[in-house]
Amino acid sequence: MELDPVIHAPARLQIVSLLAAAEEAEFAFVRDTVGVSDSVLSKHGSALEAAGYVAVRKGYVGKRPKTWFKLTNEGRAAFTAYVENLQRIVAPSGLTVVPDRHE
Amino acid sequence: MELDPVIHAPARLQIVSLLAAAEEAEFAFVRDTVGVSDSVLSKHGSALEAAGYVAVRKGYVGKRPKTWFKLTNEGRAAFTAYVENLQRIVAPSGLTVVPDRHE
DNA sequence: GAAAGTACTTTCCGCAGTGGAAAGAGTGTT
DNA sequence: AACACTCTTTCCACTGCGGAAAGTACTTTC
Repeated sequence: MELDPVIHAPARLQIVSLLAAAEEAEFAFVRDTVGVSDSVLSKHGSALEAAGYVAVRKGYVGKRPKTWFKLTNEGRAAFTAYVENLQRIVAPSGLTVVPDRHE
Repeated sequence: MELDPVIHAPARLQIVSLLAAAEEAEFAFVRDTVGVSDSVLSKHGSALEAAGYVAVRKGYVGKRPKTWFKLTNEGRAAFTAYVENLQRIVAPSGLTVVPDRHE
């Protein structure tokens, strides 16, 4: 019941969760949403890519270079497994949460 | 939306979850369940106590010294907040860490 | 066309955290 | 006296994390 350390680091957990919710996300969007510096996101992006969890796509918007991140299938599987492990750890506590009502 | 670092460390998350599920737990039981060495549990126990999250009770069973851990109210509140934060991070992906409570 | 800006990447640096082994401490047993 | 039990503390090595600053590769502005 290991908690994958690649995902467990708080910043990466947020990055991976974000990517799990979106199809693809821009570098700047992820950086600002997660609230880290350029260098930190760049490094985590590389770490996640090296782990095979995210694909990094580089392209242009007009003449400006842009980078997009996207979860790979492997990354999605790892995230799912991670969350399942979390559930197993936390579940015995009987905790429940009130879901957000998006009204 | 910070993930309390006192709880986030994998070993301590397991310890705190375990204690959230039980009234009180013995040192040896926690050590074996979580799968850490004596020294590691001792240190995490102290860390959690220093944070005000667990109460450490010492006593005897027969003539043998025993140590029990128990979540404090503060520890329970911190754990709840931690899980809610996790849920907020993970929820957009459509996965859940703990079941929803529909009130 | 030199300087400034954009969008990252890499290097540098320091610091904190983790875990196990080993040694220690207090008490009980033989 | 020697050993066992139940932790606690010290020691040590490793890793990881994060920001700042410098670097890269263009593009835009003046």
